[in-house]
Amino acid sequence: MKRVVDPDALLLQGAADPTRLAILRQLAGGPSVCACDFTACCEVAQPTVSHHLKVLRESGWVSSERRASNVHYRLRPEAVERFRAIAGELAPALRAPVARLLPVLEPRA
Amino acid sequence: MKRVVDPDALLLQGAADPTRLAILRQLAGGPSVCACDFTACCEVAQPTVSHHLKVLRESGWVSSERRASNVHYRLRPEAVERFRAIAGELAPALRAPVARLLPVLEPRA
DNA sequence: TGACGATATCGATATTTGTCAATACCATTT
DNA sequence: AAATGGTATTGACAAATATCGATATCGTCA
Repeated sequence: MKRVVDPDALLLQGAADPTRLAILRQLAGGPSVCACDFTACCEVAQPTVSHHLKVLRESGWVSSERRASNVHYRLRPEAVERFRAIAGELAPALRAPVARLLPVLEPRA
Repeated sequence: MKRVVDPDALLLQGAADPTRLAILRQLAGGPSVCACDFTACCEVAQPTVSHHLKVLRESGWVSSERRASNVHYRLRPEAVERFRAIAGELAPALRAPVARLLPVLEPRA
């Protein structure tokens, strides 16, 4: 694959895998999740989970923190916010009704 | 890579490439774009653009239509909407303030 | 300090992916 | 019908990716 330089594409690539998406969803369920709980949710071996967590870390999706002998992961709000921003950029057609409701925002468009 | 079965992961995978993301953004700029205009925006050869358009078609992002001798592509609103829904699922913490501002939208949430 | 549970890294492998040249296909025009 | 311009497909190849077993690292506890 082509070396991803666009940071937005890197972010999307981080979420573009069924295992990683499942991890992200589990992370969205609470403030933080122990790494040991991901092995249960996904049908992959422990090294594979660890690998995906690394990918998520390097693409900016999660941050990790040691707590006792376990490592807890949490979603980075900036990543989620950026993700939503991308979604917003791709939805001009869906934004149109809003523009009709708030014409003052685009006086000469 | 593991065969993607999760349709959401497939959708994200469709957007997780710098060239395809650029194509999607260009599509968001207007109602439809001629395939011949993508070759200019991205630094890739014509067959590569065609390949990416096929990936976007198969992942549900775009629909195509022949108009005269050209093929015009347009964003599928369902895809954009699904994308935003995924973003919403991943942002429970960011949804909270909105819920506070518009309590009438979620009376019993 | 040694054993143990949890997590990360290494090494190897099969599969997927992005890319392009060559070529085929399709609609229009001459 | 032949030529032309735009688009898709084929075939091939290098690079990236997902996966796992084995092993290393790290914190904790006896």
